Amino acid sequence: MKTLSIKDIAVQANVSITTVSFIINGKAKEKSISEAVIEKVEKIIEESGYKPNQIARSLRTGNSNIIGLIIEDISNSFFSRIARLIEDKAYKRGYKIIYSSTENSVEKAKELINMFKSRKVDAYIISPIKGIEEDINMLLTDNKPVILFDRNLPDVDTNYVGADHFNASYQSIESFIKQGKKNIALVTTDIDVQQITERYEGYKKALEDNGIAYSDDLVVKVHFNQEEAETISQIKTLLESKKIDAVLFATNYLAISGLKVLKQINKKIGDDFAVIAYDDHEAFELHTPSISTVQQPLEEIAETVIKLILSQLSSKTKLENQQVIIPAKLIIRN
Amino acid sequence: MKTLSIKDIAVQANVSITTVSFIINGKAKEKSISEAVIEKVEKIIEESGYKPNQIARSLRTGNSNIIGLIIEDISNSFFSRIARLIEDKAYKRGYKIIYSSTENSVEKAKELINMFKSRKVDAYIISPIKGIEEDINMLLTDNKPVILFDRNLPDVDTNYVGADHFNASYQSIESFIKQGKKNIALVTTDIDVQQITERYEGYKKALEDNGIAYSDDLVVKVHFNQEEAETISQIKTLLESKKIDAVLFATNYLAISGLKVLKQINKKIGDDFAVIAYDDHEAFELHTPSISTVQQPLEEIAETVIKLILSQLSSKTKLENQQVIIPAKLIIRN
DNA sequence: GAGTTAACGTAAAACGTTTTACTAAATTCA
DNA sequence: TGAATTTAGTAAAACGTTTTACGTTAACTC
Repeated sequence: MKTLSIKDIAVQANVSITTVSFIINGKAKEKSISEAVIEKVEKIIEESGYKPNQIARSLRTGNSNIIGLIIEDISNSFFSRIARLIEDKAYKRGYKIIYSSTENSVEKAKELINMFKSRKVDAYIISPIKGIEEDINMLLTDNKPVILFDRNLPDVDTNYVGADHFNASYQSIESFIKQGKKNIALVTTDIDVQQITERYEGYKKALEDNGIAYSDDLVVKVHFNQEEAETISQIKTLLESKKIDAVLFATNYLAISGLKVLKQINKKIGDDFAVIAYDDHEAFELHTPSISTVQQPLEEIAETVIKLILSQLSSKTKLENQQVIIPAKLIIRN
Repeated sequence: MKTLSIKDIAVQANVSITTVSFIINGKAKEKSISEAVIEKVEKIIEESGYKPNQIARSLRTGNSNIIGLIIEDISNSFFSRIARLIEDKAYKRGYKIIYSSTENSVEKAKELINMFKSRKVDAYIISPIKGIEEDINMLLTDNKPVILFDRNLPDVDTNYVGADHFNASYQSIESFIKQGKKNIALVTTDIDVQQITERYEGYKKALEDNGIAYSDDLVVKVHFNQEEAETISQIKTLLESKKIDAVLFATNYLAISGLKVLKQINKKIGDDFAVIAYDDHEAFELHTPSISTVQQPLEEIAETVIKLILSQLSSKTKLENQQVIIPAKLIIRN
């Protein structure tokens, strides 16, 4: 069964292809097509189930109603939840999302950008990594809207939406200090992205402002792509060897590894040992005792990202770039 | 900066568009293009960074090197993990994935199929819901490869890959019985999809085979799209009112709600109360005590799905449909 | 040295739309 | 009434590829 084309509709309705096209695209009035013809054509379209070929459409118009979403890893719950929200909101506005994961590989990220480019996606939502600045700048000179989220790139002049990582981290540490903690550790990763460094800076600043000396010994930076076993052993070394009374985990998967360590070495969270995890996770509320956490405002981030995209897509002129920093929320559980 | 087209390359190389196209598509030898020309053209392509317009390509060839993935909800960790695996494997074979979530809505599922159709995706991977049988059958008459996974549709004659839900459920219940449990509850959902009914059937059969009477009182079917609060209250009613010594949760999110209930009512998992959750989740290993679980073979499912797709895409003739059932693994933790 | 074949390549149609520029008839205007 | 305008619609180019069918030469065969 050959799929229908606009031509088939035109022939059946005994009008020109142009007329059908105008009707499909809601330009019938403006192009003064008579009510009678409009109805006839619409009826035929309805009955035949004709759907325009989007590929042909894209080729002609140069756009696709598709937004490309590039994230680190869809199986990470932070990203999958935000992807779902973005997808949802975009969908309601008539846009579809194509997503792909970079796995923190510069090459894969570049390839993805190229793929999206040759598919003529209308706009890009990217949680970026260092090393793709040039590629992003090319998109910008192409006049494609680009929204970075979660992480910013200093050398790229575009829109950014993210949580206030510095303050969230700062407040977490302050809350430890208010509880009387003195030996506060940080477990973070060595990927060189802004949101991670901000969390680190917040940690340092909070210590400093409260007159506690910073010590390299209390900070573990696990290597990004390593096996979990390795991460666990690093964290174990930290927790076993030092007289630590509080730990901030800079990502949720680090916290999960950390909790596994605590279980192994049978160290209990309680009055003399506190934990906060960055990025919430279902496991944290359920844990006994419940784990305090920094919740990123997923809903607001998704909403802001989509709003920025849409305003750019609908505006003829280049809009001013925006940097939207949304406060994160420290949830103290116990 | 206008993006380059094949024509620009042809002009620069002083050859015809056809020649450039042959070279790009590796048909140069076959079409007897001289080595000198090949080299010249390739050099120009390399230096200019020219990338073929995939849209034009798709329009002409009718395919896209894109596989459509339709799942229930990307933010559910079962789906996001499998999506990641499928994406990965497809990517290595030169295919891209477009995914979208149906949220268990028949309309949205139909819309997605239509969208994918008008984007000319080469093949479909679908975790289906009842009500889209016809739409899928249309794809099949269009000769598009369709692989169902996780859930099967009895009225659709195509490929299916999934875990052995019946046996997994059966074994779970048997393991309870071996531990001496007598009052075994099942918490499941009311969506009418095969894998859920199979889990239910496995539960019933295991009881029967072991001479335990089935009782409707011990089965809770929560309504699919309801608020979690409602689910929690239903489960609470079950666990508080009955003398239950074991529970099988038919999905991981039900188990998570269940664990919240246990925490609330302060019921402990231990010698006289056992729990098994279907589909693993990070929270389960971490939980105190750890939660036993039925692990679906994600890796094998993803691999099988991709293999089936690729063999269909590369075969000229219609292949025999395959139903691949992969055993799930019961992980007893404590 | 005429006929074949191989080597090297190209022109042009086709994919299914959108959109620009146009026409013919009907209506309005002064 | 004749010119101007409006109404109702269309022909054809363009988007960037792939692919079919077709040229030229030059070399080979006998």
